[in-house]
Amino acid sequence: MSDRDTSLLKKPTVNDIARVAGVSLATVDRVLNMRPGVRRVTIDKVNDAIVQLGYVRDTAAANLARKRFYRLLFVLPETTNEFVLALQEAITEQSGKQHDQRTTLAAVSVPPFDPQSIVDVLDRLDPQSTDGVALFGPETPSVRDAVNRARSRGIAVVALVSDLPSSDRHHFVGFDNIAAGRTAASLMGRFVRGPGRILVITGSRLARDHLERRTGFDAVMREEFPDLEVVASIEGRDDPELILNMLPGVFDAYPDICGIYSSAAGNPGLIRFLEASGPHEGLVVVAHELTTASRAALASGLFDAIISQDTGHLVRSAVRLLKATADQAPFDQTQERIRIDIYLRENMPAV
Amino acid sequence: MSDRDTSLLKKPTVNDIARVAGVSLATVDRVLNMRPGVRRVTIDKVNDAIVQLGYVRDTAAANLARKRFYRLLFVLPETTNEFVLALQEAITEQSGKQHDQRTTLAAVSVPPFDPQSIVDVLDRLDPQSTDGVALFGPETPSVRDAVNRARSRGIAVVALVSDLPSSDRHHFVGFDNIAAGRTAASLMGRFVRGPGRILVITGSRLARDHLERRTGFDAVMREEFPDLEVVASIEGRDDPELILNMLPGVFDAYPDICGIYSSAAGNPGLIRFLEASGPHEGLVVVAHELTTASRAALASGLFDAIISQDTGHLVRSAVRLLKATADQAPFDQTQERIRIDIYLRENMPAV
DNA sequence: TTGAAAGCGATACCAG
DNA sequence: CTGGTATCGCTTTCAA
Repeated sequence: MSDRDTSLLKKPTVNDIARVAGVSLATVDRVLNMRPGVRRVTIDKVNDAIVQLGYVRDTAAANLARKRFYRLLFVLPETTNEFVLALQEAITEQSGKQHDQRTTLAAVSVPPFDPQSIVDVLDRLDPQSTDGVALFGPETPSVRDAVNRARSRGIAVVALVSDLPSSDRHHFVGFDNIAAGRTAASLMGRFVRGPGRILVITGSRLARDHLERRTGFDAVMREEFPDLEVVASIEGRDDPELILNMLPGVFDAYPDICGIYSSAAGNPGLIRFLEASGPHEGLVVVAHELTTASRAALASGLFDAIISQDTGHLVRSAVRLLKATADQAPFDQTQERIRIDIYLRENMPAV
Repeated sequence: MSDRDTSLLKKPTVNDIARVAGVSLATVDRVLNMRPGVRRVTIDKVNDAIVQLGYVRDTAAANLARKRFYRLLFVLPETTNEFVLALQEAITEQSGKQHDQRTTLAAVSVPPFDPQSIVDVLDRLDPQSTDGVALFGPETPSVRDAVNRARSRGIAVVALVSDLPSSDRHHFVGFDNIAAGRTAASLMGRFVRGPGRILVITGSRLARDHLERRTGFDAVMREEFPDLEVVASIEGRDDPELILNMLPGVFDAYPDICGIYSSAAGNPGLIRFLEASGPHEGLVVVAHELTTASRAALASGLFDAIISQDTGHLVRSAVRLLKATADQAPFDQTQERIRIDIYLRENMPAV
């Protein structure tokens, strides 16, 4: 039996710093929070004491004294697709649970694929009333600029689901969509029996996440499963009706389709088509996001696998990241990494 | 653009309760913490005020005043297998990060498959110095009793990785091992081409988690892939050397093995065997737990899939659960559900 | 430029 | 049984 050391139990406080540095509490606080009006020498004295004692601030006590409330905003596309709805639900759910952690969550919806309205929202944001924003939207130069403006006003911003790599010092809450596409291809290639064509249903050409999934998918299909031909994809715009209407034509043109990769939203359209067009022996379907509809399809065997990102995790992670950024505090890298979840019927979580 | 309401920003405090109920702070505290020495009528007055105001206690402030420190202990089997090592690392890592959350983590190792030493550890635990215990160990009547004794002394206990369903009011931090076995079988059945036999490597007959995986695996193989015969499993006791020594005999006896399900630890032994015995065209290997060794095997193509539970998540979840239990506070069900992670080469997380 | 003192929300000790 | 009050670690006026 081996005990592991748990290091020093008593943590140094601001009082200890004040004593060691020979200054008052107020001065320690000024240095700690980088407030002006302290002489260089005094600053140094305090900082020395801080490192010497190995001080780390008690955020809880600080927030108590400060009566701090984190006011966070989620900006989502105004669509009714399953994934965004699930995200909204997760936000609502967390909203309740976060309230006693001095955190309030709000959400606004903006017209999809409309950079200007995102810019408008961001530019209207007041640092007095908003501490951080999680943004799920397209990557355009104007959005990037608005993000940077918001940041320079002191508002923390993270990209949600779809990355905004062009903005500086950014955090991204979501998974690697190229890898997600590669994962889908790997499952597709291994599940499919015999020859045939693979159909890809994408969302929009404007959505970076959709493009990346497609890129990853195509790469693996080409490299590892050259016998399977990927036919030109259809652009479903996340719209079930549109998808439902397009599919019959595609199946007429390519009767030998043996696999479908539904890489965006709009799965209910695909499901209705599959149900209506009778049993498809040997057809492998890989889709994205675990929702009520896709879960049922997986359970019934209509879908074979689902690539998913946990919406609860996305929201909690965005919240933690925004709070940490607002406080300029560090965060747990590994905890914030969003996994590329693979669900088969067998490991699908209950509810 | 639609704003969502974020409910009342100002939370009621103990002072509000005292004012509304017409009593002192001290009395409010007595009622809140169910301390004795308060008249029935007074209790009711206070409770009325509490519900009327919709009061929820500020845990941070309470912990500050109380100078509370959560002292948590992890009890792990004293083995050197990869998974337990990864768990230990995760504990050490969290230990550092939890320190500023008024939480210290310690770990003890006990001889594996030895219920008595677990009982000894549990019985020696002093509620004065330990608030909660996360226990990874075999399920036996004596362990269950010791767990219940610890609980009645006021120590919170959760089962880790392997469930202890026979104890009362228990929490389990880990995934459904039957479902994990089913998931492995589903992947195996779909990945394998052509006929042949499937070999299962188990750990110990005493470990509930191992048994459950085996049960789930066999069920799905029988139901859905009756063409594939599962040959009698070998019991590797999580020991790489033992596994390495047993495998040649098994392959001699069954030259047509086309799939291996490594359901416990000891993967390095399997890996060495596979590397030494030359390329195995078409052999599908599904193993458990993402570790340095298994990750490399997945990357090189030696393994085809890995079923895993996130050790970081396990530890964080155990910590949150133990703290909540110690405080008799509620917790976020969905956040504490441990997923059955499936990793292919394509979605394996970096590092 | 610096310090003293009053709180933040909750707990706990000591009187009465 | 009940109330007053110091305290926890930190922030924030208000003076000096």
